[in-house]
Amino acid sequence: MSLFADIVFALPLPQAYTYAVPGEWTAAARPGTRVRASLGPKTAIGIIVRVHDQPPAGTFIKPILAVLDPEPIIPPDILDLAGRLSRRYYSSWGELLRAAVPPALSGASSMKAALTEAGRAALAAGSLAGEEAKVAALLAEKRMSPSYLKRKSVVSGGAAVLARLVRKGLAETRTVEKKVKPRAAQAAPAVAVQMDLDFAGDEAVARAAKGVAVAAAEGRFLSRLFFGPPARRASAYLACARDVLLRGRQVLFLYPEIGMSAAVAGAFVAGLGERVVLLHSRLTPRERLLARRRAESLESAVVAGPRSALFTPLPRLGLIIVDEESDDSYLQTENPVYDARSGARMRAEAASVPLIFGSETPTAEAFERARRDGGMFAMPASEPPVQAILLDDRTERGLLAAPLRERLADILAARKRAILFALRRGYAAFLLCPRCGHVPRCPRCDIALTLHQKNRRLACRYCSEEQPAPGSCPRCGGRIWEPRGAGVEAVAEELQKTLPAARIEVFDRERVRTRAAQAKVLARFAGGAIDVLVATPLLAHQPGVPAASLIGVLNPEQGLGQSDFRAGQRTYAEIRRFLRFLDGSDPRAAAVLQTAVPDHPVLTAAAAGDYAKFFGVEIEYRRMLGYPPFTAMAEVALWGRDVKGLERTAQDLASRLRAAGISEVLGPAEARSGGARGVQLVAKAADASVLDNVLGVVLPLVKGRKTVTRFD
DNA sequence: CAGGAATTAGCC
DNA sequence: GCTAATTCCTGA
Repeated sequence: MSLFADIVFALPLPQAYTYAVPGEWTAAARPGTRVRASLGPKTAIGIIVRVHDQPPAGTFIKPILAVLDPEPIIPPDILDLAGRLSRRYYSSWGELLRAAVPPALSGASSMKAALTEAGRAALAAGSLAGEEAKVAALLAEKRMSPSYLKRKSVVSGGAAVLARLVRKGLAETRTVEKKVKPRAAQAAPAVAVQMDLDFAGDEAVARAAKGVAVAAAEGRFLSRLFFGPPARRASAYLACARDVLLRGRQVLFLYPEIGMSAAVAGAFVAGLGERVVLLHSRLTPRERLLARRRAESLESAVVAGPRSALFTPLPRLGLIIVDEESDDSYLQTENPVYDARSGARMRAEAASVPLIFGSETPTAEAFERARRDGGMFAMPASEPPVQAILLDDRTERGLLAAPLRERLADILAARKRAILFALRRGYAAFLLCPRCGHVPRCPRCDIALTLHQKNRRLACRYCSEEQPAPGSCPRCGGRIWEPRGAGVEAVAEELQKTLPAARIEVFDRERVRTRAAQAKVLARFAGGAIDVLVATPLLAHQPGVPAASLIGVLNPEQGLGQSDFRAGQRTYAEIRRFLRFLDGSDPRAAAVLQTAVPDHPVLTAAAAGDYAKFFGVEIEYRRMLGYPPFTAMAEVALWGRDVKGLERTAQDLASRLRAAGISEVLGPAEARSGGARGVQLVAKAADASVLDNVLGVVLPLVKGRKTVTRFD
């Protein structure tokens, strides 16, 4: 009987390929082992995902060249998890596995170029032209890959020049296969479980923890939402985790990339000490590998990390916790697209372990689900939520409303700290006519043109459109312009004018680039060397931000304007996150939301910290417009240069989707991501399986580069 | 209409 | 991702 293996590669390929397994490899070829196989004109390293005896019809079958590991490097559950995620998010199984096991799949063969004898002679004789001479000189030093050559050489078309040299017989290329180290055998250190922690939790925490502990002990999937402030969640997590650890099982704890949750992770470290393995993003690849091995081998441990920690192999997994469930960083939006929250659910279900989502500002999807299936555990804060004052700035001149300026002056007089949050970087203001409401827009892209204060010009963020800022409103002739939606630089500049003595610092990615610089600014702010920080949301993701006596949020309604059904969600969560920095110990501390839409329900709810009110509004909006969780939804973006052609393709895709039974297809609309242009469709269906079945059939029929993001 | 640059299809 | 095939583009 002949054997076949389905293999995936860390490339954007839509499916696995089937190879023949030669007799000598039949014992070694197991799912989860790496293999070298020929792929097109070269060889690549892939991972076996299935071994079977059904010869595929029609295609020519190549054999596996070698099995590289004596033992699988990826356990079956992780292999399967990546497979299921790749199917749900239409991303490559192999690319997901590379995200899961970074070093394993990166080594393949590489091409190296070098000069031939003739090439050396020609170079020495000086008979080569400008570009060719430059490239040849580089190659004379050592062999290098074409991409390295391209980076190193100042020549624009480095690859083309190399190709020319090869054709003339002056250079040659050869493929060098990278060596792959087989995985070293690991000894599992036997550590006695010795845990005597005291968690004098309160009633709500104890009740929440108990249900989880029972399910964990019975080996049963269960989904819970711990709805409450960080400190309460942390003690509930600890109570659950302790129980699981005492049974000699492992806990997977996911937290957002950076920031607030560090405090919760810190509580774990403080409470559980060396049983906590932190897989944070600053580890070097080798450190990460070692941390993973340690996590895998510890009999009982908490493994804490961001999104990618979802894939940590844990043979004795007993509980999964996803903290700050509403954080965007759980959704990886570039290839391979996947959502670690869905992934956590898949993994918990497959492993039959409880799953806890935790947040003070949960997504409407999670809240609705928990409400429906009784998984909700509310842990109200012991203190009432921070209340923010809503300031209407429609009649204000300038960027800062007068009452906010006055408060800032008071704060400075009292020698206290203040933080102002603005959503944009740099200057980035747009112009608004206060008389008729006209906003100058890009004639091509229809987005508000950005005002550049320095030269008083208007420019488009997307295209090259640029024009002088008009002196009067082209629509109504009004003479006065109001700059609106200003970036942090503009805010800081204006503030400095009104409060000349204030020590103001801008905190955004442009001004404060490195982590060290960020920490330095925060230390100065904490030490009293800075009075006011004018910051983008970047600040809210930093560890070690000191509390301030005044928190001002400038025009958060800009976030509501995004064409994204989760804009309200994100805005609510973001505002509440900003308000966490308010110094509760200062009786005169105040928070202010300055906005042009002071009656907007998302803003009034956020100002009051009233999640129930926010949820009521949000879920109704989702219901009315047919967004998740009431429908399953997918965004399909097609990318390319020829927008007209893409539009035709999108129309074709839309009609195919409709023909296949998708009732609601929106678009095509323009899509942009950085410099790339494209068109985008939104498909919605009442039933997730209908949507997935149709997409599975229709998407492969559409050619070209595309990204699919799936929501439900 | 050559010849090269740019884009795209296929990889089992 | 890389390569080969293809289309696109430039310049006579």
